[in-house]
Amino acid sequence: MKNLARKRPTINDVATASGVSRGTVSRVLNGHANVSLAAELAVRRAVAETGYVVNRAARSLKTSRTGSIVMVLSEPQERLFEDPNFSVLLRVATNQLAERDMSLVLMIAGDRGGRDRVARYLRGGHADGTLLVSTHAGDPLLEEIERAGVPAVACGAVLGRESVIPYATADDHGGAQQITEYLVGQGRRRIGMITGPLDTPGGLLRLEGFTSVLGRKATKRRIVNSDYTQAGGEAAMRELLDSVPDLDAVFVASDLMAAGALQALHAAGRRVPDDVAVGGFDDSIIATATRPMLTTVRQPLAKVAEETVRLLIALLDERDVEPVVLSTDLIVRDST
Amino acid sequence: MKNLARKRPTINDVATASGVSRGTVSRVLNGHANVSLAAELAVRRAVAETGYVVNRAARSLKTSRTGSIVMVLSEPQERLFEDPNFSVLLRVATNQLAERDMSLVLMIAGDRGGRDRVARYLRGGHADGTLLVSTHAGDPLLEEIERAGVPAVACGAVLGRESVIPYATADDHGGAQQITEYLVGQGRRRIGMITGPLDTPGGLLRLEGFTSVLGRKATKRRIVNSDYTQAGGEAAMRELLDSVPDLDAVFVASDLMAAGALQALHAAGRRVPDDVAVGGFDDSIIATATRPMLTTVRQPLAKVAEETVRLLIALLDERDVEPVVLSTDLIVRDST
DNA sequence: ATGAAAGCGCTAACAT
DNA sequence: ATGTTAGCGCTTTCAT
Repeated sequence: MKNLARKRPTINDVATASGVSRGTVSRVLNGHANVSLAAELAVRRAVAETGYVVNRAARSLKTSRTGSIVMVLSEPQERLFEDPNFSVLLRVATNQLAERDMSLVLMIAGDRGGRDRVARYLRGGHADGTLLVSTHAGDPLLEEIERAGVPAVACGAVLGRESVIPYATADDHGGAQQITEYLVGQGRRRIGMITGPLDTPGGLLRLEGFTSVLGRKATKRRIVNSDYTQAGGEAAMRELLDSVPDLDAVFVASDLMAAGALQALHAAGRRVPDDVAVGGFDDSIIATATRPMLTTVRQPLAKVAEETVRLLIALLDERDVEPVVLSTDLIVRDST
Repeated sequence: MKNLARKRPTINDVATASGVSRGTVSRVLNGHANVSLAAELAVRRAVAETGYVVNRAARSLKTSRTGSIVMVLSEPQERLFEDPNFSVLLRVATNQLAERDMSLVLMIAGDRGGRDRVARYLRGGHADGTLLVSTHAGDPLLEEIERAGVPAVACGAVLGRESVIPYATADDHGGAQQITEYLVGQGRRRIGMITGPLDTPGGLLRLEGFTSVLGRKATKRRIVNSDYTQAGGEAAMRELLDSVPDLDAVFVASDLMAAGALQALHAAGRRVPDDVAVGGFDDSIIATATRPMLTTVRQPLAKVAEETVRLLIALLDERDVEPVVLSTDLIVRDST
């Protein structure tokens, strides 16, 4: 009874065990037509008995399909990972792909080295598709991906490439309008905004949504750009209070930054929402950890991730795809 | 000039271009000895010129090594993904592996189906190693992994398997002692605790650290088990206030639960830290989003992840490994 | 130090 | 409907 760790069964073992040829086993495994019921049954039984699992390397060598897709993060690392939303993408994408028996490889292309690795990986044909997360318009990675000829979709639009790279996204513009209108409706008159980086869709589109509601009342002085971090939000809030002391509301483009803004307001002795109303964006886990809890815009992130994967799979199947924009919900809590 | 998307160069192309045989190219690529300088140079140049990238599937077919490792999440999905700490693991592990030109595949084994998929994946030989995250002692997955014969390490100890599965972890016990001693040193006398699930190391060991400091003063009434969620922390805090109304401090086993506890205390009209001091654990992104900001125990998570990967690589190289326990830091903020 | 050649496990084209 | 076979790109043994 030695040699317990016996060799992995191959398709040949299954063929022998089921009394048919390798070819037929393969046909059964891949769901091809033209297989008799008897053969199919025999094969299925043999697979179960032998504990056969397909060798993907061999399959891939033959078909040049890998069964895995890469999620590429092109964010300067920390920022994205600080973002609690990111986990949702990861979870949903993993599960969606798993259902199709595909696997998710994670790669970080934050710097030159990372980008090169991704490029080499793709050019090596190690993945069937690419799922871009928070990729910027000018990112050199985009060219590499194009050159590699691997289908790509983006979770959130890639600014400037909307017509080239299919994407699914929450309606940033609409969501920003929603909460801005709400603030106006509450009687707020001097409303400021803290934006994300303007080379990201969330940075740009939320700002545009904001200004589309306020028109000329959205003045430059009332708008401060920041960077999606809590510290950035805090600094931006201080700046805003400085330049617009009579501010009575602020729309902050992410919950994390809004948490920073709350700290700054508290430090400045402003009461929220009495003196200043604060609106966030994301409805992330942060939103209920602050005091007061944040009124915010909920992104249907799980759905966004789901749709992104759906797009990618459609692309792999060579079906036509259209961008998907999903609407957001206003979640009213205590900060407004 | 048609056919732009020309075929990927293979090792044969490199051989032709450099005027040596396939075998020699392979030897150069894999850093074997017995290669003349001239040959090496010629091959390197040909690789650069042709843009050759190794076909992993072919290599894997031959060597039965895959160059990828799986990170298996065996948490009932949401809980872990809610945890901002998790992102750190992912980032560090991805980068560490990338340096060795290995890639990280993410799999979720939260339910039966997920476990089966992981098992099949491993039995199929699709990964060289396994990186376990938040795996419980009784998890049937453990057997599957053992059966698959794939090396495994854990990020955080697997309770009950400490001697079988190598791990790297923060010093949960010591960290809990640190903050408990601190609370005592601040003159707090009636200290309660909200724990994580007791089948997790963080749940159990932090509780043990707590009781090791308080001795018999750590009574059952003052200890409430919870589940690492914010809502859970809030409920636990209410319970605690109910049964121990004169509580003057509470150690909460995670920042996220502590955020919930703060809400409950606020709702109950207790001032923090004046009436009740609150200590957290993790120093996650939540810790500075709350008001007051949390005094907490910082886990060197990046380091933990790094060490976990190091252990796994050592294991793959068939070197001996020892568990790694990394010490924590007390971060004093405003909640105590 | 290098070349030649076998073969890893699979799929798909071809033959029947 | 099924069997036979070539070959995907690589590593490695065996010769030399």
